[in-house]
Amino acid sequence: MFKLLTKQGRARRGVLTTPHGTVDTPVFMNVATQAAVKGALSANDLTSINCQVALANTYHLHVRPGDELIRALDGLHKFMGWDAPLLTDSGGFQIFSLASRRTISEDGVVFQSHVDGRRIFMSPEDSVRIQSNLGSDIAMAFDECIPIPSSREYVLESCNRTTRWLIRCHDELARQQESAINQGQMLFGINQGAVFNDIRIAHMRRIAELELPGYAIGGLAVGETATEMYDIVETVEEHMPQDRPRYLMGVGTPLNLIEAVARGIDMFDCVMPARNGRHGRLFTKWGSINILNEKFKDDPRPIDEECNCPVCAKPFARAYIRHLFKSGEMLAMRLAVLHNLHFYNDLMRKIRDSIDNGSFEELRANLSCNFVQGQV
RNA sequence: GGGGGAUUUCCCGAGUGGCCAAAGGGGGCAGACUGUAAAUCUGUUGUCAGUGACUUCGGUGGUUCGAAUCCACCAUCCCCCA
Repeated sequence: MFKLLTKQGRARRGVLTTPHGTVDTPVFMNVATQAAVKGALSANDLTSINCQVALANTYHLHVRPGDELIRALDGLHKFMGWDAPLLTDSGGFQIFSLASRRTISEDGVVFQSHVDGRRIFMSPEDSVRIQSNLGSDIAMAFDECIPIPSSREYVLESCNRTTRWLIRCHDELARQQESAINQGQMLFGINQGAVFNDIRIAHMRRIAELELPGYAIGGLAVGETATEMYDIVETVEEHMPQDRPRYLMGVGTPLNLIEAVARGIDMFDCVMPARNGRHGRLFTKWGSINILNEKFKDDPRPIDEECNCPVCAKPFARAYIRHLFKSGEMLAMRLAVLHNLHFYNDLMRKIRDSIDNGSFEELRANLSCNFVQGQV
């Protein structure tokens, strides 16, 4: 259930209620694909950096260790020690990211497992059944994340199939519900249409008819420019139900988040803070830095002097963190990811506060300026 | 004391007359990363002018049109025999 609290322009402030607690939106969801955040972060760490929602992946957990096993161990929440809201992505993104090892048909998708090469068939029903076994609070529809650019013909055909798949997901969830370990599990639909506005709109209108508890915009940040992405968000947003949360999948940079909130988006997820962190790029209020750069070798300052994350509050010096990276210490990645995820969660907190007190546009202007010009 | 083997650009290590400023790896420097097959990938790494020149392969001197590559001596290290 979603409750819209206030709006400033198109930016929305809301509360989403799930079986494992409420979520203040706009929110950034922290990606834990294989039931762990890469960079050696546990559920305890997520709590320490004020993460509200964790996100795990259907395809990956189905391949290993298997959703039946996780269900037998009382579900994913218990398995990974996360007692708060949990969203599972459907495997639809793997149709995109593992494009070279899958075949799509009306029935579903055959993946050649990236682990051992075995054949794995996943239908919309399979994806929902797996997500039901995992027991997440929000299950995502099994869609096809379409690459950009793609031909209009292909996008049309794919979107129509994604719509049929959505109905199959919806029906399957109803079948699973009575025996489910999470009876309150919600299904979110996903809008596709690549860069074709009319297809995006028609698709959004069609899936809105199902009156699902939430809707996502998918298939973005896959090759188009930021301007194109914002245009598509604006176009689709007009046709999304006002009283349901809107989730922009896989996005994005700090600037992307602010700009998407300004266009009415409530939920985000992105691997960027974790992956970039592991690779030494750290986010600060003034822009990002590459901690591997030689200029930081004797820098005694914390990553971000205004940050109060566990890493900056200690404080660990930039010189120390650079040393850890250079030495190949696992702690380097752990500290970097901890900081970056805190940065993202904290950015969203600031955004929420600003909408609450009517200063969102001010914050947007200030932060945008910093992120564009910033170099620490 | 005698015999054998080694010495290459920051490191390791290819290269045994021209196609060698010299493979490959490491390290260094920089860049990328957007519902995670990513602790990954890319570029660069003698100097200076930049379609060229110069210095470099333990040292010195030779042979040759031409040497990291062949010869002599010297230095250092390793192994074997005394």
